Amino acid sequence: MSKNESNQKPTNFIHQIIEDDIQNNVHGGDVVMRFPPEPNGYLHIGHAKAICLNFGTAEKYKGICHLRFDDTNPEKESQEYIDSIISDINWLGYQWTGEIRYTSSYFDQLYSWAKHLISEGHAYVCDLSAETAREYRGGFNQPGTDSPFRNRSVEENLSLFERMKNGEFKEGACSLRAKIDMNAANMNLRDPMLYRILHTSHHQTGDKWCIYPNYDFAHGQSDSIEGVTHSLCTLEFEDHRPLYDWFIENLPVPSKPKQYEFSRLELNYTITSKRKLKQLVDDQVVTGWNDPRLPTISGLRRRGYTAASLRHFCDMIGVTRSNGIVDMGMLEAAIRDDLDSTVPRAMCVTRPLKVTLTNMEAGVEEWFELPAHPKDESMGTRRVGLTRNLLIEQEDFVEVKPPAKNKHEKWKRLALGDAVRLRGAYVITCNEVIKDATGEIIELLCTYDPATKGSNPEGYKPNGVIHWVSEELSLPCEVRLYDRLFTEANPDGDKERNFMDCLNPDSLVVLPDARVEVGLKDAPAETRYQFERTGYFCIDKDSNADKLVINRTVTLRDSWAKAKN
RNA sequence: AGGGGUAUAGCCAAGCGGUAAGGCAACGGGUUUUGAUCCCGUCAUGCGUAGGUUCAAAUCCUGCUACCCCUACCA
Repeated sequence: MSKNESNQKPTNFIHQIIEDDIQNNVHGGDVVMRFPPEPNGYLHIGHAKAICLNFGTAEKYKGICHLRFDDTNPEKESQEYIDSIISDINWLGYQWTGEIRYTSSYFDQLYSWAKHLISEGHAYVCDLSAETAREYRGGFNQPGTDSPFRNRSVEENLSLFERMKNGEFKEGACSLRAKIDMNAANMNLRDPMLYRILHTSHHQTGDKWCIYPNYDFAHGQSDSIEGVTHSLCTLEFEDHRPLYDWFIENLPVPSKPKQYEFSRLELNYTITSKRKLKQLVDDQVVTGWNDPRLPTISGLRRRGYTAASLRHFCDMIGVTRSNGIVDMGMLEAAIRDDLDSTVPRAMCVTRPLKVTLTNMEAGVEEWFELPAHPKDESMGTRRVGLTRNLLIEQEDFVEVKPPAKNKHEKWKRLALGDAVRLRGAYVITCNEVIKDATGEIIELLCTYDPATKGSNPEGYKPNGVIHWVSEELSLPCEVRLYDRLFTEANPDGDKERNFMDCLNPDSLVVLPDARVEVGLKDAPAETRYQFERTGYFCIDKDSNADKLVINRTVTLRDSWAKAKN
């Protein structure tokens, strides 16, 4: 689809609004977006949705998009998070316009606007404690009560606010509040807090400030300073929109941005709550923010997901205002779709079973030149070596074939007395099974048919095709099999049970004795492959000169596994 | 004295008064030296529910119901 065609029709309700605005010359026809993360954790798949929406919308309508760190709470934020967020956005393939913005760099302007509000009689310094203020606020069914400090004079408020800024009060001693309506049905309008005292140094502004604006007082005005036209956020901020607008109307701001809300992304069998993700990291349930089991951008990246697949996934799920839980299968479909056409094939035996080719001389090597991709010749070829001693997958052999009632249940692998094709090489027949004292199969004695290189055998038919490696001409590797982190589809949603109680004990299975074809030698971290018949894999950064470490991104679709169930 | 939202297939989602797109999943079939990919086909007389308006309603109106969000000096 050409860029022009993709612009033919709006893809979601936000785009409809923007197209109407452009049509009607609202905001002078400009489209200025922004992605405003708080640097208090790593970005996850839900943020990817917001990133694609904001940056993608700017691209689509030839507008611009800022990156702004919404850093008004120094107690929970850090430079580490800032760095990770920058890296994740770049990796996803987006570039913000101009410098990185920080809400904290608007603190002077915000402070002066707070004084403006006070001067207009729209804000006051309140000495109520947080707890008392909560009581005064009332409830959903009770009106609030005016603070006893609500009618302080402008002069007194100005003086008190300056003293707050100068550090004359302890944390919690007082706060600046907007004077709106303690009877408002919308709780956000019951004289919301604007500034609190926090004797905490800030990762960007150091010790310059001991009062910090909160989200509501900072966000819309920051949007306005940057000339943001369409300020997108998630549904839970919908009730804040009247407040957002109230500040824009009551302050001499340079532009009038509009807030629009869309629904958060929820994915089943995982969590997308920064607080809970942080708990998994802090409690060492996972190895870090980039653990491949986490739905963080860095975790998905380490798992083997591509940026393109994440962007495609975001296109697939759309943008609406209805709450839903997207099936993890959609994410998997997105990565399979990408990797199938872009990634070279290789063979890896994850749980090896020894096979001896009795009619092949020891010490002889035969090399096969196999295509890197079955449909894309431009990807070239790879060399795979065959010797007398082979390794095949344990689950690719049975002594006696299981009965098959239909073609889906047919055994298409090796069996005693049967033949099977070694992928890209010869057809072999299993003549004898060797077991140890416990009865476990430890070796297969087979013969290969020299006439079957590149052509079908005469007089008999192999069951199917299996993958293999030579024992000598292969590399040792550790394969890490990942599965869903939780056993429940909605670990977050059950109020009775804690999400920590439904962790999947098999979310990581380590296979230490896998072998992979020699072509993977020295492959750098993040190199991706399809291991034929097995799945998509990715070299992990834990690899070293002696041993590759390989993460399974996702299995291949497996109709055999389905037929068995 | 409550306020704000959302309901279209198992999941996501188009639709904007003219007779239910698409994707994921599932299920059949074809191709295949990957049980993959690819290709073909099936999958809502129905749009939370009950009424109403209309020649015509998922779309407009009214009443119900279910679910989500809101009473942080977090964002």
